[in-house]
Order: sequence, then structure tokens, then C-alpha cells
Amino acid sequence: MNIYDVAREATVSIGTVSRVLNGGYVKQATRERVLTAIHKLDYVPNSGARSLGLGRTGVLGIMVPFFTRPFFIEVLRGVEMAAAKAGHEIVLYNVETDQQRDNYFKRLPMRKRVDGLLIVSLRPDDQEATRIREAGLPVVLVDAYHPFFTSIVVENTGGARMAVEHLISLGHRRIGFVNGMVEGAFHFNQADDRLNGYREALMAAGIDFDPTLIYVSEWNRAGGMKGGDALLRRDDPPTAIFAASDLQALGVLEAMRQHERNVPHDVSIIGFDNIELAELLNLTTIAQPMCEMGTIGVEQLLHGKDEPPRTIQVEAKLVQRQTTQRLFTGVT
Amino acid sequence: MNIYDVAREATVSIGTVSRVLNGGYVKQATRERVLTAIHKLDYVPNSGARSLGLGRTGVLGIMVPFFTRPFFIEVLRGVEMAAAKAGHEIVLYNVETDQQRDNYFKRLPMRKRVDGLLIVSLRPDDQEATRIREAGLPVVLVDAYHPFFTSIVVENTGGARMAVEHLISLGHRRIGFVNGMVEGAFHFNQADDRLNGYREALMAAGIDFDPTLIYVSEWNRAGGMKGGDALLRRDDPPTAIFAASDLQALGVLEAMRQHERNVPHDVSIIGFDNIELAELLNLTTIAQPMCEMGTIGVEQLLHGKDEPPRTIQVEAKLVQRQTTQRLFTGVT
DNA sequence: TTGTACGCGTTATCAA
DNA sequence: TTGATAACGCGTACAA
Repeated sequence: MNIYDVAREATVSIGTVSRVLNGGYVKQATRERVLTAIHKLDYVPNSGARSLGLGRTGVLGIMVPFFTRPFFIEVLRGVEMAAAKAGHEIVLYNVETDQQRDNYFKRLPMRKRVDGLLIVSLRPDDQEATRIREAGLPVVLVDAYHPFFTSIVVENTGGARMAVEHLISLGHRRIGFVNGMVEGAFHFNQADDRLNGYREALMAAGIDFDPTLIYVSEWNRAGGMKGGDALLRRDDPPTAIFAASDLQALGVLEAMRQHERNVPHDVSIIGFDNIELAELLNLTTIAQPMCEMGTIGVEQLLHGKDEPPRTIQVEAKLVQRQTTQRLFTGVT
Repeated sequence: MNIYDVAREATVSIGTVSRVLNGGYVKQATRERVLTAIHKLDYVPNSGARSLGLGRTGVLGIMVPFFTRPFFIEVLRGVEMAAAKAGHEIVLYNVETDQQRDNYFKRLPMRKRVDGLLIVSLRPDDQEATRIREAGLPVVLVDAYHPFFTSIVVENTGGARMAVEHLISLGHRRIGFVNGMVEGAFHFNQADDRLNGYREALMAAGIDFDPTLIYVSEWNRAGGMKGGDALLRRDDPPTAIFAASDLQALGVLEAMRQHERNVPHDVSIIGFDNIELAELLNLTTIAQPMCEMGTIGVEQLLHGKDEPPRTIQVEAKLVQRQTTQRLFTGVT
């Protein structure tokens, strides 16, 4: 069932069929004959052949680590919405190992299977970035940064500072920090920025920076649990804990439960991201517009083609819920 | 940068390059020359052209409604794992409206953009199924059933019966049921099966079936809340509630909180699915192997090509946690 | 307004 | 073991 069959059925040439399909000038009567033939034969253009001729595929690639984590799902949601609206399909490149990451960075951009590539939370090194740029494939980074590409990032430093300032404003001075770690060789750099925010807030309040109050864990619940546990085993446990992601904050909450500390009475907890679960569990957190970041990313991919790369910073917002409260000093 | 460039660089014909790439017989020395040329030119085969010649794309389509819901995410996880292992990419067709659903059912199978289509929780009607079958595209259904295609389903009736039997075994006799509804024209049919399981369990225990104890809601938290709320407003509220999905069960839990009923002391709650959240919130539930269903689906798609369609029923299992307990009768 | 013929980058077939 | 060439199905100049 190809374009020749339709042409024969409608007794026209394939050129005419193509024009009917792609909106060229065709006499009304001819158009109708072709349309009837198409309908009768149940003809649908072969998209592979189409992209070969056209030089584009109508497909956007999205490269994302651990896509089942809530943060990435939210970004994906935004991506899907924007792509669907623009009539593009999306193919998912999930990254769980260094090997996958390297493989994708090396091959994906030159295969021309996609019209654009959205990379989430993964940072190409300079050599990879150079190769990608030379391949000419539009690339946009979300939650990651590289000078060669348009990047959408939340104000990581500012957001972290906001979180810690919130805790300080509640009277806390011994504030633990469960930060995220580099998983594999993925080159996340959010962790550094958030650490800077943490330090800035302390410094501004005249609180000494104590590196032993920092625990670096994986960006998931198990990691958060380990962090919360470690911080509570100290002789002088912190009265508040800032976790670099909501998932880690959930782990911290679990650790608190195991240590039989009441949140927020004994310990205040604040997370980062504002995933759906945070609302469900009443977790105070720093919200970043995850879905929107995905949407913006796709729009940049589609419409920001030839503009020079730029960094789009989106706002973080404090969402106060019920896991943080004024430090109980024992005084009335 | 195409195969001709490589051929020229290595002073061979494109046929030889192709053979090096696809594993034909090539003299070692020639092979190395070609490989060097490939490396030097950073050549990567154009996958569009490749699929045109090959007649296949190496891509699997997955059509799924509301893909951000935990159940679908879990299925997707299984799909992604299996597809990656088999060296296939996946393109995501998210369905949120009837229109999208119809569009995809009509066009997707004949465009030959994918080598196989996995359809999750969506049921084609007979006409659609016929067209798809005629298009010759391998299709597998997950969490849905149609006689034309291999289908992977959990024992919906058995699972629901298990849930209600569990409640009955705890002494409950007035058992509410928050079932799921047909959203749009998506033709879910899980709801009917689960209703049957509910009735069977009651009947087996000699309990009268009371249709007013059933509330039909959307398959999400908001729906569950409405259901829980409605059931609690009765003069004789149920002592236990079975929700057709964990998401709805979460809504029911929220409703209980609003009505200031203690779970499980005042009311026992059981869900269905066993999403990650269920563990986090200690929800008793009926587990279905969501991830595995995705994996099996892909395997069937890839290896079950010419075998006749069959229905693969996977097991449901009771996972007892802390939202169900023996009915408190007031007697010691 | 319509038809012809070429190009897109591969794979596969067949002859050498 | 290698090279030449015909598909694959479409878009699109260009000619008619």
C-alpha cells in the first residue's frame, strides 16, 4: 500500500497524490478522487520514507536518567505535552548506567533519528559537546548546563539558600544537609550549586559552616534514609535537615520515624523539587517548575534553532507545609 | 557523512562497508580499513534510510493513557527494560483524550514507524482491531483484552475477590467498594471484572450484595476521595472499603482523615496495584506485577510474532500492611 | 494544474 | 571476497 497504489487507483501521478497530502495546488475534483482512493485503500504514508526524503523525522528524543523518578516524570509530562501540541512524537532514551550514557552521547546525535534532543539532568563533557554541536542536531539541556547549548535550570543556589534561610528564620542554627551525589559519571552539578546556597545562607546568618553536618547520598529515598540516620546518630544531632531532593527528604522522614523523633516538633525537614508526594505527605519544600521546564525545553528545541545558546533560569519557590516549625527552645 | 564517503575513504564499495557494519564476510585487512575510515569520519548510519531498506525500524511504540500515573509508570519501566535489552527504542504515545485515542488507533498501525505496538489499558473496538490486524503490525495488549491480540492481564476478578475475602476474614460484613469508571471512551473493562470479584466474595460468604455500597469514580486520588466521602456520609457507613486502585485508596484514606476516622481502627482500607506509594503509606493492597507485565508484553511483541494470539494471565497477590485490621466489635 | 524523474542513505541480490 | 545496482517509499524540482 504505497503512494503508487493510490496514484493508480485515482488515475493520477504520485506527484499529485503527494500534493494532496502535503497541501499543494490541486484541482478540487482531482483532490477528491485522490482522497477517495486514499480512503478506499486505507493508505497511510510510510513515515520512514517520508523522513528520508524530508530530512526530518517529526520525532524528538529525550534522554533522561532513571526516568521513573518523580522529578523526571514531571519533566517528561511537560515534554510530552509540548511535543504533542507541536505534532511531534517523543522517543525515550533512559539512562541507568555510565555505559548507556556514553553510548547515547556518542551515537544519538549523528544518527538523525530525531529532529532534536532534550537532555535532562545529564551534562556532556566538552569533547562530547563539541561532537554534538558539529553533528548539527539541536540540543537543549534541562536541569543541566553547558555553554554550547540552551539550558533550562532552576536557581539551584538561590533555592537552596531559600530553604536554609527558612530554617534559620524558624530559629534553627544546627542545620544538617543531605546533599545528592554524583551517580555514576553522570556529571550532575546541581549538588555543588545547592551546597553553595546552603553555605551562603549560613554565612549570611553568621552561623559557622560545619562540614560534618553534611551527608552526601544518592538522589533517592534509600539515600535520604542513610543521611537522616547518620545525622541523628551524632552527639549533637541537627534540629533541622535540608534534603537536596524531596525523595531524599522522604528517606529522612523515614529515618526520623525509626529514631522516634517527631517531625516537625523535634526536627524540621525541608526538601527540594515539590513532587506530588510532597503535597501528599505535607512536606515543606522548595518548588521548581518541573513540568514547565520540560515544556520550555521543547519549545526551545523547536523554535530556538538558530538563536545562540542561552541559559534560562526558572524560579524556585518556598512551599511551606507541615514538616518545618519554629525551633522548640523549652522556654515559654 | 554517508556510506559513500566511508567507501571512498577506505577505497572499497558501499557494499563492503555495509557488510562490515552488518556482519558479512569481509577480509580482515579490508574490514580494518573500513573500520578506520568509519572512525576517522565519525560515521554513523542514518537510521531512517536503514529502516527504509530493512523494512523495520528498531522502534517499539507504546500507547498508554495518562502515563504519569504510577501504575503506567511501572508498566513503562518494564517495557523500557525489556526494549533496551533487546536493542529497541521506544516511542511514547500518551493518550489523554478520546480524540487522541481514536487518532492513534486509526493511524499508528499503518504508518510503519514502529515494529510493534504495545497498548496499555486501552481496548480497541472490533472494527479498530480488524484494521490493525489487517495492517499486519504486531500488537500486544497489556491490562486490556481483545481476542485478536495477545493480551497480558492480571486476574482482575480473582484479585478483587481476594481483597474482599481478606476483609471478610477480618470480620467485616458491610464492605464499601470504590470502583473505577470508564474515562472517556477508553473502554477499560477492568472495572467490570473487579466488580464481579467483589460480588463473588460477598456471595461466597453469604453477604447480601448492596449496590448502594458501590461508588464509581475516576481512577485517581480525587475520585477516591469523593468515593470515601460519599460512603462515610451514609447512615450506616461501611466498616471496610475496597478501592479498585491504590490511587483511589489514597483518596479514600484522605477522606477518612477528613472525617476523622482512624484507619484501620474505625475503617479498614484495601487497594489494588501495589504501587510504590502503597508501601510508603503502609496500604494493604492486591499486588499485580506491573513491571513484569510490561516486560512480558515486549517479549511477546518481539518473539511471539506468528504464534496465535493468547491471553496471559498473571497472578495477583494479597500484600497485607497496616490499613486493614480485624473489625472491632466492642466485645472482649 | 499535472506528470516525470531524481535524490535521500541504506540493504540485499547477483554477478564477477 | 568484492563491486555494481536494484529496490525501499516518499518529496520535489522541473518540465509539460
